[in-house]
This record gives sequence, C-alpha cells and structure tokens, in this order.
Amino acid sequence: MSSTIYDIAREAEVSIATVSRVFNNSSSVTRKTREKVLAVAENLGYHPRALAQSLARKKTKIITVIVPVISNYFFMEVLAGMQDKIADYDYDLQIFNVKIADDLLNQADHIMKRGWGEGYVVISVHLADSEWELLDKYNVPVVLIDEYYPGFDTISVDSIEGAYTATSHLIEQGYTSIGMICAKPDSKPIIDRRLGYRRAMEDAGLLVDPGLIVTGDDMERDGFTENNGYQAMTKLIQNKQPPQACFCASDIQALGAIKAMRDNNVKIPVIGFDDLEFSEYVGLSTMRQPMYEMGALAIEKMVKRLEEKQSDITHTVFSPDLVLRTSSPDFAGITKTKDKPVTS
Amino acid sequence: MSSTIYDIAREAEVSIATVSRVFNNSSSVTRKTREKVLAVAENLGYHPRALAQSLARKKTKIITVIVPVISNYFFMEVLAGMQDKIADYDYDLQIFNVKIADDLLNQADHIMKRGWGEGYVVISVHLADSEWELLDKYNVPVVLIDEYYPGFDTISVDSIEGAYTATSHLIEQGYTSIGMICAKPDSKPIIDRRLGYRRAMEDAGLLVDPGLIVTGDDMERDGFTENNGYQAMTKLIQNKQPPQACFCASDIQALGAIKAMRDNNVKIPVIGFDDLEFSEYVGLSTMRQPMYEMGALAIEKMVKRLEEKQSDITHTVFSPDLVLRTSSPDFAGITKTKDKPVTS
DNA sequence: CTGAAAGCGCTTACAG
DNA sequence: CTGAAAGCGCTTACAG
Repeated sequence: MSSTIYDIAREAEVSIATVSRVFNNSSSVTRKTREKVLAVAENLGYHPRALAQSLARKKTKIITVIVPVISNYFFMEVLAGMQDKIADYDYDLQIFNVKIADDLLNQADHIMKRGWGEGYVVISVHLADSEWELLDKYNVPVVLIDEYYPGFDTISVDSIEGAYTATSHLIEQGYTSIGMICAKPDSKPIIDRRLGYRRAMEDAGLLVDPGLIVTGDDMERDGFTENNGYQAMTKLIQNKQPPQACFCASDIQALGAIKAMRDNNVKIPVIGFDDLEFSEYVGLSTMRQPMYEMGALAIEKMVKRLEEKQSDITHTVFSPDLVLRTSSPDFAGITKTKDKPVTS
Repeated sequence: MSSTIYDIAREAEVSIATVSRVFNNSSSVTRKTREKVLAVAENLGYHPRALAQSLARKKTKIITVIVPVISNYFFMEVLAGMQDKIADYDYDLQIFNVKIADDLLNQADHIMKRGWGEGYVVISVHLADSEWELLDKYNVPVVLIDEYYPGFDTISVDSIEGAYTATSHLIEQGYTSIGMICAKPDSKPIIDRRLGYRRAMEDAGLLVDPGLIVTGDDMERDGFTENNGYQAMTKLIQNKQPPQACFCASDIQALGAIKAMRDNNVKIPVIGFDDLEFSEYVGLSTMRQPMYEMGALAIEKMVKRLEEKQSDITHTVFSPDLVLRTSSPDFAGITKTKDKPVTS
C-alpha cells in the first residue's frame, strides 16, 4: 500500500542506502541527489517506518510510561512534567495503562516483555521487592515514581516528613488531641505517614492515642477512597473522646471525612495529603507533592541512564509542601515551601 | 544481550521456524519438541520481540490513542472504557499525548507517520476538515471522539440537544431571563451549544438577549478555563439587567462563574456541561457526557474496521444526561437519563 | 559522495 | 510434524 524505501530508490535512481541517508540527515549526500530523493518521497508520500528503523538500529527511541488508569490528577501532572522535559531529547513518550485491580506484576511484565520501550517509567505502582526483582531481570532501565526499590532509580516524596509537617502544624495551632485517618495499614505510604504523625506528637510531648488512629472498613483501592475516609471520620466522631483535629493520609479520604463531619454536624480542622485537583475547589489543606517536577526528573534520569552507559542508581526524595486552605484553622492562602529535594 | 530465536533453536536443536511455531501456538508441533523449546526458552529468558514480530507480520497489534495532555477527567473516563473493552480483543492500547498549545496537526502527523499503531483513536482534538483530510491520506483507520469529520468514524455528544435540555430545564423552573457563558465563539461545541440555548429560548417564546450571551476575555485553551468563566459571570452580573439563571458551556467555566458569584455576593442557578471530577464535589449541575461508553465504543469501531475489510463509516451521537445538583434550583440528586445513542 | 551486502529478529508459504 | 529460504523495511560498516 504505502511506499517503501525501495520504491523511492527506484524512482530516484539511487540506492536504498542513499535514500536512507537522506532521511537520516546523514553525513554526505549531494544537494542534488538529496533534493531528488526528497521530491520523489514527497510525491509518493513516503516516510520511514519507525518499526523497521527500530529493528535495524536496535533502538526504538521510545520511553514507555506505565501508569494505573485511576491515578487521576496526580498522574496528569506527573505526565505533564515528563512531556515538557522529553521535548529536550530525541525520544517519544509512550504510555501503557495498567488496571489497578488486576495483577499488576503480570501487566507490567507483559508490557516490558514486548520490548517497545528502551526504558520504563513506572508511576504509582506498588509491588513487593521480590516482584520488582523479577522485572529487574529484563535488564532494562526502569525509573520508579512514588515507590522505592533499591535496584531502580526512584523518585518519591518523604511521607514521614510530610505527615510530621502536617501534624506539627495542627499542634502549633494549639490542638493537643489529634486523630489520624489511615488507609491500608501495611502499605509503605501509610507506614511512613503514621510514623511521621507519631513523631510529631511525641516531639511535642503529646500522647499518641491508638484509638484516634483509624481507617474505614471499605478497603477497596487499599482504602484510598472517599468512602473509607467517611467511615473513618465517623468512627472518630463516635469516639468517647473525639479528636480536636485530624490528619488524613490522603486527600480523597479527607474529602470523605469532611462529608462525614458535615453529616454529623461537627467540624474540626483537617489536613490531607496529595493535593488533587478537587482539593483546591473544596478548600482542603494538604501536603502537596511536586508532581510536575517529579515527572520531569524521571525523564532526566531515564535519558541519562539510556545515554550514559553506567550512571549510579539514584533515589530522590522530595519534601511535600504544606498548602493551607479553609479546611484547617488559620487559613491564609499561603504555601509554605520546604527545602530542596534530596538525592542520595 | 537477551537471547534471540536463533539461540533457542540452537540449544533446542530445532529450526527457528519451529521455535517460532511454538511461540505462536501454531498448528502442529510435537508435544515433545514444544516442551523442549519451552524449557530452553525459559532457561534463557527468551521471549519474542514484538518489534520483529510486527515487522514480519506487518501488523503491530496496537491501537494508538492520541489525547491532549490537559484533558483531565473526561479523558480518564474515556480511557477506562477503552481499556475495559480492549481486553476482549488481541490488541494493546498505546497512548501518545499531544500538547494542546502547540500545533496539533503536526503532532498527530508525527505520531501517525511513525506508524506504531494499526489504527488511531483521537480524543478531543479539534482540527479543521482540511487538516483531518491530510491525516486521512495515511489511509489508516481513525476514530474520532468528541469531534466530527465525515471521513472517519466519529463518536460525540449532541451539544445542541445538551444545551437545549439544560436551558429548557432552567426555563421549566420559571426563569425567563437566562444567560449563557460561551468559550471560543467559532468552535464547534460552542456553536452547537449556543444554538441549543437559542432554540430552547425561542421554543419557550422567550427573548434571546445578545447581551446575556458572553464569554471572558482570557482565551487561553479556547476559553475553557475557570478564569474565563469568572470574567464572563462578572460581566453578566454587571449587566444593567442581570439574568436570573445561567447555562455555562463547560463545567470549568461554571466553576469560575460560581466563584465570581460568591465574590459578588449574588447567587443564581447555574448548569454546566461535561461533568468533570470536581463537579460532583462542588455540587455543580451539568450535562454529563457518557465518557466510559464513548471509549468502549471507540474500541469496538476500531477493531471492527481493522478486522473487517470494508465496514461503512459510522457517526455515533450520544445524548448528554442532565445531572442535577445543588448549583441549580430544584436539586433532587437525580440523573435524568435520556434516550439511547443514535448511530447514523 | 554512493552502492552492494549483511544484518536486525522474527513469520510463513513451500516442500518434504 | 519440521526445515530451508525468502521476506518484512530499514541501517550501516565496508569499499570504492
């Protein structure tokens, strides 16, 4: 149907090598032959098949992004950062979605096995070390965002620090009884955020009441749902001694928590974690993750690894920013920016 | 580095043809040889390169989705529908993002030219007929979502009907002076929505006051921004005769309109168009587009076109649903579902 | 500056 | 049931 390099070569009365050179801006081709080839190509609507080029070059010039379909605004922001950054390089960005519900490892494996990308950026996919190890065997560059595994470059946000900052802020406001709404208890982000919460309480000499650390019963999506937050806040409210303020492990849960408060006619300050799109609209105070920057950095790391033979594996941890809105007491509309990211 | 079909053939003492057959579940291979090949492959960590397979088969088994990066929730929902549907077929979904700001035609062209996909689903990209025509020359299946071009399969929502429904609803509530907030005046969706608005007014015997059809001054993203909506509503409010209710061409603008009302201490019923993620959270009434269904249908159409040689081009138009929330008067939390989509 | 030829890693009639 | 061989559409030393 569409023409190949042979058609052009024949028409332009040159060899296919020359046609190839023209399309690769290669070294030396006479202006005259170049123009002739280009004219014929234009005429026949020819353009090199990336597929064939990739096979011959043994390079696809593609960076593949693997991302769970549900990951909403966080993902869009990260992707925007990746997209803007990749414009600086000679790579295309290709995205594959995985379904969070199904077996993530298998899906990632399926994608990587096909080998379209020269490298893979995996966003918000959480696997066990032993599972990452399996993917590591493909011996292909991988950059993880929002996850940690020693064998790959990773980019994440310091959950411990974020939780510490949020909780400390509430403490500074004068609250002494502070609750925390968690999601899946043994997931990495939750473990860390719980730890940061605890530390902030302890550093302030406050009692950590296990009864005020709750999660909802609905564990779909590891508990990172509005419903879970609603249930959790309901528990807190029904507590014999409800907290005076609350730190939520995620914005989506904070949203549910706010609804629960509204339905129960109570109102205590709440701070979430993420800064999703709707957070601004509902006035939710939160710990913001620098999503755009994370995406851009992922590309930088990936390209570096692709182009330079042996660069060391790096783990970058960003500090989340406290964004104050109306859901927490001293609303002033300001963003407290924390220090620079730390790369180790 | 990683092994090829030749390595396996050598180790297993068979021809590469046989190895190929094993991995294609092809017809007849002795159980014994099959097992031997599989064992060797497993041992060497072999798996066929999709790239090479695609070249040899002249089929990539990939459907490429082209989508503007900013298209938020609408896109996520559409994609979810596509993803769920494609599971029924032997194709992979690959996504390329385009930047809405830059030259869309060039970007789409760049992507299609490379030829990764066997077909392209293009979401929310708006080009002139003459531009679509250029892409048509690639002679490759294209399905358009949220756009119309005679030469491709298309899936869209009836903007005229949606605007008519929204406006009529406001009229039924008893309002006689109804404003409309538009975006880029000469874009297809705006032209249609303005038309639907007008018709509803006229059918109800109401006066269409051109002074109540406004848009903001900020025309970034064709005016589909919060800021534009804010400016537009401000204009309406400052009108000598402000409207009693307002239909907004998009949810994002409706959001800005609501903020403008809040800042000016006025409150009139508002209905948007889209049903974005935040719409529910802010209680915005709106015309909902059946995003998930549109995505699923796009895949169906694409596969059909890919597998069956000559199927006729079809244009499917969905009717948007009126979703009533607190931003419009008679909030009842119900969804009025309209009739089935029409395929022509 | 340009061509002939080998090679990228597979698939698939065609024989046997 | 299996192998030899041609072919998919390019790139890239190697000569000249």
